Amino acid sequence: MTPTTAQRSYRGVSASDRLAARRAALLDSALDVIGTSGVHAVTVEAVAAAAGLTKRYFYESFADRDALFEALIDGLLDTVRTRIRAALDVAGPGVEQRSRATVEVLVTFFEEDRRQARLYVEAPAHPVLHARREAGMDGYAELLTSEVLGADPTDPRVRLMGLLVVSGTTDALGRWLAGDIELDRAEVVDEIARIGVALTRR
Amino acid sequence: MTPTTAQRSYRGVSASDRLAARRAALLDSALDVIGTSGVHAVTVEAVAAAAGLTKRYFYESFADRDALFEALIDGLLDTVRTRIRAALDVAGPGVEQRSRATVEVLVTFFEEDRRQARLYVEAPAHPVLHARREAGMDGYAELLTSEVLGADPTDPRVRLMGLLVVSGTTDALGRWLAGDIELDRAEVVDEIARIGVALTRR
DNA sequence: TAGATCTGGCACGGTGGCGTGTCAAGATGT
DNA sequence: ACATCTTGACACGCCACCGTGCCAGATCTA
Repeated sequence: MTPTTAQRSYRGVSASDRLAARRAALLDSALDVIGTSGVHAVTVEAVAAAAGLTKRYFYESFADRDALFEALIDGLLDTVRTRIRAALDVAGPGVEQRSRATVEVLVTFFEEDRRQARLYVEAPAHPVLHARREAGMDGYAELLTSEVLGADPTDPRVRLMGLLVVSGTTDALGRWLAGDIELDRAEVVDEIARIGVALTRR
Repeated sequence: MTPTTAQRSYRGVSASDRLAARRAALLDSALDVIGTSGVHAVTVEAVAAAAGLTKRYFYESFADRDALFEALIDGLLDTVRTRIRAALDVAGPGVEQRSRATVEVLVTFFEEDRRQARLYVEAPAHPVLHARREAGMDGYAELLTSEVLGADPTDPRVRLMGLLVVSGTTDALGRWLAGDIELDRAEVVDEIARIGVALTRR
């Protein structure tokens, strides 16, 4: 185990730092490719080339294409989850405030990084991405129903509603980002947050 | 144009009937492949083999793989739209009744033919399917908001809501069909219809 | 029965991506 | 300066699928 060969620093950077930098560059370039040409264009060579590297280094950081996809989607889901949690920590107790805070996070995140938005939208295209996305949505649905709407997330009916809203929201947001809906940012946040609130009244 | 060579009947079937039968068999087999192995497994040879034909006949009916996908998704979208329209024609005037009637159609259709459900769920995997699915959702959103909820489908806010509900509903239904939600059929219809109703109250 | 059509099967050549392997040239440090 | 590590580049075999082309045999019509 551990390098059987010696490790040197190169251009003043240690071996592990270089590796980490390459891995980061690959991840970032993969997002660039997705943003520019879509998930289907994510090939080993395309990503490596975009990162200014060669295939050799791709396989240094990832076992295969699926491993890259896993890292990408996990990163996205984790970031969003973390940000939502943080926003809810400082948000007031009212359903409306909490609903709005949650939607704000989503809109901001996807608006800031369209590449990730496209990754999310096109996730169903790839089995690995699809599976992780579904698992992620389960998590968001639970978060939404329990922490925002104040419902019981173990109730199957609540779960169904949560999944419907989460999936619908992200899809609708995707359409908005694509310019298919003529609303400004504030109106979108407002409208989606309102939907969340409306559903808590049975 | 038109066949420069003569056409014969074969095994008692006219040339055009044979061609139509082969085309139908290809479409049906394509759905079988989707139901069994998913959209990604839809290759020219796989579909032709499943239909008991060879590639030769695939290209007789479809210019390429994309043409097959177009025919499949258009068939699905048209069928559902037609059925929803028919159900709304006989449904009462109340929002609740109309909402329920619409959801009934969706649940019945996808329950009856899981192959089509899978086609719909996995549609984002392929550019052609993805584009048609989006266009179809626009249509359903308009249908839903105007004919069921009695709202103005040209209002961008209404459009956003419509898209959110349509997309959320079909996604959630997909999860239910996959066995991920522990509700029986009646409960699912009930819950989704209720969501539609809840959203009409601003 | 002869001649034409129809059918299934198969063999190509082309494309595109995967994952591995090899190599020479540059950088390092001793 | 010299062995060793590091890097980029590229070549290779492999596989899957595409779309086309060709053929021998079955089936029809006259």
